[in-house]
Amino acid sequence: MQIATFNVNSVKQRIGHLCDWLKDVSPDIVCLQEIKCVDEAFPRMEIEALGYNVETHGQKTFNGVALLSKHPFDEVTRGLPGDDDDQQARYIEGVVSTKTGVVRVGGLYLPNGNPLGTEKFTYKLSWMDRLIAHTKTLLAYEEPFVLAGDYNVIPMPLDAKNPDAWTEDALFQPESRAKFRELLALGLTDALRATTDEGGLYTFWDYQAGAWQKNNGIRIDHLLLSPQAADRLTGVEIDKDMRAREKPSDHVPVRAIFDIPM
DNA sequence: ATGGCGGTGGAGCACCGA
Repeated sequence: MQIATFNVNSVKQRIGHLCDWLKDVSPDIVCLQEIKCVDEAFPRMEIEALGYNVETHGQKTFNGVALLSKHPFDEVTRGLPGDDDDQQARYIEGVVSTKTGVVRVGGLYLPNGNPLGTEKFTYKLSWMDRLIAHTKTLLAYEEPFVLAGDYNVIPMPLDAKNPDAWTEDALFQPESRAKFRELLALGLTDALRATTDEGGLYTFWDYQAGAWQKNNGIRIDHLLLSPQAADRLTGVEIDKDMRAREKPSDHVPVRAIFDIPM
C-alpha cells in the first residue's frame, strides 16, 4: 500500500500533471493540498476515470484539500477539530479498510504563518496545537494512521539548502519547529527520516530567483506515521522530477510505501 | 529578498503563498 501527499497549487492548473503522475506511480491514497477551488469545481471526473474515489473539502480561491483513494472510504470527516469558527479548508480525514484492518489518513494544509508578529503566525501555532490535540485522540485508537500534507515547517537545518535565509520565516521559527517536535514526541514517525539521515532532500522550490535551477529547496511536505503504521513502512519516495516539468507546482509529491496488503 | 513567480478573482492590480 502506497500513501502520497501532493500540494498541487491549484488542481485546475495541475490536472494534467496530476493525472500523469497518478497513472505513473499508482498510489492507493493521495492527500492533495491547495486545490484552490470549491467542491463543485473540482475536476473529479478525470480522477474518477483513473479508478479513484474522490472526497473534497474545498474553498473559493485559497486553501482546499482533497483525498483520493482506489479503495472506498468507510468514513470521511472535514475540518480539524478544536475551533468551530475556523473557516479555512485545511483538513480532511478518511478511513479505508484493508485485509488486515482499517487505515486512517488525515490530509492537512498547515498554515504558512508569515509574516511573523501578526495574527497569521498565532493562527499557525494554534492550528498546530489543535493538530497535536487531535493526534492524541487518534493515537488512543491504536490504529495505523498517516497524517500527510504540507506542514509548512522545515524541521531541521539539513532540510534547507540555505537555512540562514529562513531564520526570520514562520516555516523555520523555533516555535514552529518545537510544535513539530511535539507531534513527533507523541509517538509519530517522520516517514522520510525513518529511512535516511541525508540532507538535500527537498519537496519545495520557490518559483522565484531560479530556486529550482540552484536546488535552493526546503523539505516541508511530510508524512507522519502512528506506531502501527511506522511498523509497516518499507520506503519513501520524493517525486522530484515533477518539479522539472512545464508549469509545475512549486511542491512535489512524497510517497510512503507500506507492507499492508489491500 | 527591498519578494524578481505564479495562482486567484475578474478585468486593475491587490492579495496570498513560502
